[in-house]
Amino acid sequence: MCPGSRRMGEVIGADTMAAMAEQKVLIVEDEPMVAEVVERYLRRDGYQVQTVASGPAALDEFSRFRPDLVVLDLMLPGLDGREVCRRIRARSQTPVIMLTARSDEVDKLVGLELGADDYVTKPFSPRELAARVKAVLRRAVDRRSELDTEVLQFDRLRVDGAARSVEDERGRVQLTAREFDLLYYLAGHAGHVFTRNQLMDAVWDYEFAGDASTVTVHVRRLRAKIEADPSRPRYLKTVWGMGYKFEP
Amino acid sequence: MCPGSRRMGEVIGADTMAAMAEQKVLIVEDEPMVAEVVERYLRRDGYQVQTVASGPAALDEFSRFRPDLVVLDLMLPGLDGREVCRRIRARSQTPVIMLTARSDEVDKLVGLELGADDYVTKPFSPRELAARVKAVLRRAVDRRSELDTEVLQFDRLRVDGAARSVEDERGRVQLTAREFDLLYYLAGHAGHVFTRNQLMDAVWDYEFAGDASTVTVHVRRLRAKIEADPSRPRYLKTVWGMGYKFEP
DNA sequence: CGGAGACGTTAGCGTTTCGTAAGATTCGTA
DNA sequence: TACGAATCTTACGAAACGCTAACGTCTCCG
Repeated sequence: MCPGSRRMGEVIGADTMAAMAEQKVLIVEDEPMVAEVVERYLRRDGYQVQTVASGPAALDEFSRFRPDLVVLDLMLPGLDGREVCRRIRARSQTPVIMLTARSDEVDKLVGLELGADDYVTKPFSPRELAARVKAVLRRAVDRRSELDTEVLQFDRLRVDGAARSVEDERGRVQLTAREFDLLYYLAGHAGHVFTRNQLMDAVWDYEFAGDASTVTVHVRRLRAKIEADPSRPRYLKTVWGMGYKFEP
Repeated sequence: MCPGSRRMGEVIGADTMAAMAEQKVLIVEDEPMVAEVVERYLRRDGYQVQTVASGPAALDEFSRFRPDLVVLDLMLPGLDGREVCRRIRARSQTPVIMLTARSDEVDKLVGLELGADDYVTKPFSPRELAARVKAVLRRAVDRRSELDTEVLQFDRLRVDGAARSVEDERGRVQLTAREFDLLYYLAGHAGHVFTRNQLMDAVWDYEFAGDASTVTVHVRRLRAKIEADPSRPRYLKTVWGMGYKFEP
């Protein structure tokens, strides 16, 4: 199927991040139905979620909760969403996704002008919103990558999450985006055995519906690049009947 | 992970899928045209498909057919899709994909509230639905297997569920996937006696219909690997006339 | 517009693993 | 001890599994 658009420099899936440190999302939405569904959906994706129903409450909760991302309804009682966005932006870089009623293009533009990272028009599917949240957070993670990523080192193999670079006893190894993501995930959970499907969930896009053999091939390509003898891997071990693991 | 569960003489849809265990999908759709197209597509992808046209029939068939996933039309005669979803969820974790007519967002939201794993709006492309089915099933299967993974230790024997590795006083022991599953199960219920049939139910695929001597052979292979003196086992004890137990 | 690189897919091939059956051995009991 | 039943042991063919080397599509960039 369609492999899903992957931007260069993206780190790893939300599920992945959730395993490392739970990311926090603040929802600002006055319609209880919508708020509740979105909340549940994001929870299921592994985020820690907080919901408020008004502008002032949003600002309070923002200070207290320190979310990694804000989902913000444009139409709010008390304080307009625009204003909330502006104020959030005044004090932090935290990404904001705007919810706008009906595809009113003017609102869209204004929202962006305010510094929103993305916006979703009502009616929207929670699924789409979740995808946006994931994507925006990825980009945000990239931006302050030096804070959130780590450098993994095993023997002579060095995997630098911030620089997205890998080094070998023979020097720098050039990996593609997906190769890096895969290696970073495996190395970040060294010793743990994953099935191909689990790896697809962790490294590939949410909607990806491809075959598990895709993983096989990527592991092979990785081995070709980082293993001295790819047919007798030192790091990327096959676990027969299960999948793969990274041997520390 | 699935031994002899392939039924002879059965026509396998796509040769690609021939290697996979056949998964079951229940379609609940009252429009015959739609139902037929979806059915054909999913069959081609190697799924075993059952179709029903009403809510009550869906619940009956759900109990009988035990699908791995349900594709559920929101608009149904007799019993609303919402209610069907709710009842399915009340008794199992089986993933549900909702089909909603036209992007009626309220329905979407309500569908999610009910615990649907995904939904597709009509008109949809059968290919897309098939992709969603695949993706949802993948995640569902993973969730099941990723659950309880702990490290078990008895004397000098160490069984690590995450790494799927076993260590001995003599060092690392190399087990096959099935050997590990068997050991992990027995050790995880140390002291408890299981018949061969119980072990087959627990460790093998539920459709597996082989004879119990398979277990005997696997226990033997395990003993050969983890016991100092396989003929006088320290851990894997035979309980005459009953089966086996793991001695803590 | 054309070439390169990244990615997913596919098919063929070699290897590992598994289930089975059949004969040997051990156990419980008379 | 002797006998039947349960368990153990062994070997082998088939199936499952992973590896590999293509190929096709898409995107990016000159």
